[in-house]
Amino acid sequence: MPLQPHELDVLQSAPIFGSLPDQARQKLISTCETETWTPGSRLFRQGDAAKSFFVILEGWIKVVRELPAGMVTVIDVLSRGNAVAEATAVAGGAYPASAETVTRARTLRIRANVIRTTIRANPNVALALIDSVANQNRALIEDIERLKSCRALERVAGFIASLTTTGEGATTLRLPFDKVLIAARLGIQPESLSRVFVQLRELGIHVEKDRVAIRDVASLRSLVGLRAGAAKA
Amino acid sequence: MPLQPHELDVLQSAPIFGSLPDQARQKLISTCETETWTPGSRLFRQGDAAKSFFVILEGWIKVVRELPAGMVTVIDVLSRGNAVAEATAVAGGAYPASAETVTRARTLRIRANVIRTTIRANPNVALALIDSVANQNRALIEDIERLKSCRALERVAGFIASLTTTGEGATTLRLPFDKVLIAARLGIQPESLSRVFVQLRELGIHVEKDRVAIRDVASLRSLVGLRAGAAKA
DNA sequence: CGCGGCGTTGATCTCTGTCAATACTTGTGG
DNA sequence: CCACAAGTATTGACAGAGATCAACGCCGCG
Repeated sequence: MPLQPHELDVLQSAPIFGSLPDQARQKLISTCETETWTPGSRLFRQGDAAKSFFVILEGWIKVVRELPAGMVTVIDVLSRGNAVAEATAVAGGAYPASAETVTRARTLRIRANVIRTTIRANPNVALALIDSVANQNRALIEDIERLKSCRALERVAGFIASLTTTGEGATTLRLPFDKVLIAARLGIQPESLSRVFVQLRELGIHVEKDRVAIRDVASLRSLVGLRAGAAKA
Repeated sequence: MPLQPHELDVLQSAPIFGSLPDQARQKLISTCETETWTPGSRLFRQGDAAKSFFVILEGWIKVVRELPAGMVTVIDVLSRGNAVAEATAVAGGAYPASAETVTRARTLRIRANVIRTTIRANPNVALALIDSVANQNRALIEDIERLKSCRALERVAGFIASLTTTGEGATTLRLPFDKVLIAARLGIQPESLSRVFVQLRELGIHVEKDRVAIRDVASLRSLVGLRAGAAKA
């Protein structure tokens, strides 16, 4: 299936192409193929030679890291507009993690040698890419911060808060994927997630199936990062 | 103090300049200043506009993330040859974390507009930079994996294992910085680190002051990532 | 219809954080 | 040069968060 018109819109507003002039973006895209994936497909496997990276056109894709022993850790769950493994593909080593579709998904595949050639011809592409990677880096740092200094309830609160752009007052939203995956994404067990949802009920956040009703977004945000002992510099 | 000869060697083997021809590297370096820092100095503060990045010539520098409430999380501790905040500086947003010297330190400061100009003139600089950031990304991903799926003992074992290049057999090494900082780096409390060291004693790893004696490196490495319940894909 | 995965709840256990006490080290100032 | 203060390190006792184990209802799907 070729690139759909609305998918072009997705690419236009994709962070990785954000600072790129229309012409350069279109030229690059025109050399790429789209792919359609069924749920549970592997885009690539940790350790494989990174010859491509992907931009998600549609669907949800999880990035997972696998230990030799077989344990799997969810690093991130991405969707429409996000790039996957862009830095690694350009750098050219092995993928540091695997990527697997959670839902049906569509992606644009960008080959490493194509992007490298493009960079050499137009350094602005490199700047766009670095911008994208810097953002990814920030996201990873924030995850580490939350893992190190927030407890389960705070991490869940932060996750829910990140799902809405509403500034204050009441709002409702839907959980973007199932609770097993949410739990893995947040680094807790599904049972613990259930219990946290119960605790959140008393704080004005009601979760029913995949529906979340929030009494006051501002108070939700204030939950994040409030701990008893604040370490010193 | 100008750039010292042995510091030039450091830069030559710095990952961020790794894939760069000598001439390009020297040209870039010649436009930069070095700085000398006393212990506890701030290179930059989280939220500041990122106008420079740094390459460490000497000493240890910690990257910390600060929550509004005042809590501080150690993201990473870097030393000679490492670059700090390179992606952010090029992208041009706000620093996502602060950087602070742990020891006396020397750095090369590379200004954002200089590196951007250099990239436009020589796209290979961009590729070197992306390579560096991809590695940093991998390191962050591995940290997240360890935080999510390893317990304190395994994280400490992994940390010690990362300090040696020895393949197998016995070896000794020194802890690179104090135990409070090691604990923070690993996301545990100093008290817990002490107890883990005691447990490790029975596994052939003896820690005395900053000296670590390892009976068998291979068995140390095998400690990392072995957990009871291995999750399925 | 029955199976398998999801989700919840309960009981228990274990790890690690917290609090407290103490020894050791280091650096500063009298 | 010694005394004292502050930071580092270790150990013990305890508490609490979350993992683990188990059981069960629910739903979608072959």
